[in-house]
Amino acid sequence: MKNNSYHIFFNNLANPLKIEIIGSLKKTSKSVKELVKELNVEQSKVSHALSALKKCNIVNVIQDGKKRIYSLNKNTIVPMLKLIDRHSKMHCDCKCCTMKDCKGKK
Amino acid sequence: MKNNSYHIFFNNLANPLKIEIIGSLKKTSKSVKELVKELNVEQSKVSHALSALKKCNIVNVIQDGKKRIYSLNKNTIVPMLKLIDRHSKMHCDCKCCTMKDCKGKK
DNA sequence: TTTTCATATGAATTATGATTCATATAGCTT
DNA sequence: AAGCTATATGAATCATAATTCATATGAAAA
Repeated sequence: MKNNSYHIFFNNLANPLKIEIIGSLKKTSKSVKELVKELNVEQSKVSHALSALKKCNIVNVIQDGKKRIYSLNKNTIVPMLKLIDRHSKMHCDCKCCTMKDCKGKK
Repeated sequence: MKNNSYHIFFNNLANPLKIEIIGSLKKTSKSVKELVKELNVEQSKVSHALSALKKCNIVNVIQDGKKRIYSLNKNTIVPMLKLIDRHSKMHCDCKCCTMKDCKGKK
């Protein structure tokens, strides 16, 4: 990845579905179908999302018969999400989110 | 920031201009006008970008007469960009970018 | 060797974020 | 006060990413 293409990587994290997929794969590797069932989303949506995540090596994939098992490359993502959690604990109550249950001053 | 609003934070990093601003402020705090001159972009573009960055506490601002001096909140961002640099060194040559000079297999 | 199951892919549409441009605000200077 | 400077803001447009849907591929089962 070149200097000014950070945004291509981060674009993967700037998306709720992809974040959900990452969250799910953090626990255990899964097939596409398992993700589809767990997250209750359209299969092609999941496939498209996984494809983008794979382009940036955020996930890896191995084939198992007709299934493809996706796993999270935790090296980068896990510490990155930890950074954000810390950031939000310090700073956010919560100007940077749009959640309904947010008590922060907008 | 709540669990599933990571993407609002990351959206700030999924954008070349905002990344440029962050890069510039990493060195030294600057007024809007200084950023405008240095990055050679439209003033309102910079203001809009700064406003989004501020919502997530990625930057801080203080007023100095009619100027507003923006500074980078380095705690989260700097280690985060380091993570990516490491990630890209390990994994990217470079499937996750669209740069013309990229020698990676697409 | 056809059918079924798991997944991927592409094109069309839709949604979302970025840009632009005109204007507003608010501090300074005179 | 009037005018200038620095910055912000909002609405309209434009660009990009996400979604949908129909279909393709390819492995296994029958």
